[in-house]
Amino acid sequence: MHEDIIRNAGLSVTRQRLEILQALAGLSEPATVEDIGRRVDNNINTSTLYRSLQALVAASIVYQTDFRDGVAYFELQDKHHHHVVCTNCRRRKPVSVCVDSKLPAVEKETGYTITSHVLELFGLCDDCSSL
Amino acid sequence: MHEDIIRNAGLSVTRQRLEILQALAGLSEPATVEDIGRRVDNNINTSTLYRSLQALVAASIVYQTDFRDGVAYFELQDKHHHHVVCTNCRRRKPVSVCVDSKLPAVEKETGYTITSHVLELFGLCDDCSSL
DNA sequence: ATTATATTTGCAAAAATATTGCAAACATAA
DNA sequence: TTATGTTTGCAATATTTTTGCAAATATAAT
Repeated sequence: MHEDIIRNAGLSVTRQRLEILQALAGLSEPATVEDIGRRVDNNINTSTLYRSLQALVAASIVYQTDFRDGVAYFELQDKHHHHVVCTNCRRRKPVSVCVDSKLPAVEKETGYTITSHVLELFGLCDDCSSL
Repeated sequence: MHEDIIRNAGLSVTRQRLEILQALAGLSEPATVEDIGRRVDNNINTSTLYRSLQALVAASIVYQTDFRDGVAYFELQDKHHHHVVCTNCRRRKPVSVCVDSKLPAVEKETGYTITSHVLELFGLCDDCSSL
């Protein structure tokens, strides 16, 4: 349950954090802070959204990604997946690649304990490449 | 030469674009728009920096990445590489992983022509994980 | 339960980052 | 050289994110 997930990360369990996780659980694609604010049951202040998401990302509960459009996107870490993004029409498609299998080697190489990653691919979709 | 690279992408060759590429060529790590503005020989307006970088990224001459800190980072596509970023102290280390070998399969799977990607890993460095 | 302590929230303000319209300057092609 | 299209600088503005602080809430201790 979300409550346990938050608690186990050493964070306080608040209405706001629960609602953020619930909103993300209802989505199958990454959402912006604005999206999340709109989908949450009761209002949550923007500062709180930013601060909570930051804490949840730091705790590896929420996954944060970037589509090169100047806004941060968020998704539940559990459901996270990657995309190809058309640099012309901006349409996205989920892809099955991931880098998880390579992480143990990188941990050895660097001494870091890796908890998350960002991976997105960019190019032209079939429609836009034929223009 | 940078001039040819710009021309071959179908873009006009301007002092500003040349200077941006030259500034990036002198670096071995991704730089922010602000960094680039500071390192350029003659002044370049901020709008121009943003617009030029956008064009150069679209042309796959410049690589754009994201360290989850709310700023875009840029590097020459040729020199681009990935990192592990410590979520505690923010120290970065280059890593040798890449996803290039997986791209042909993704192109087949999605119909997209992939020209670029973002890949960064996050976790705790050895210092911060022992706290 | 109650209280003490620590953490989180909302607010308002502001900082930081990025975008826009438009005329002048510049680059390219004829 | 000239005509055409592209890019730049400027000033204004929009968007995204962060901050300090008091009140509210959550957790831990009694």
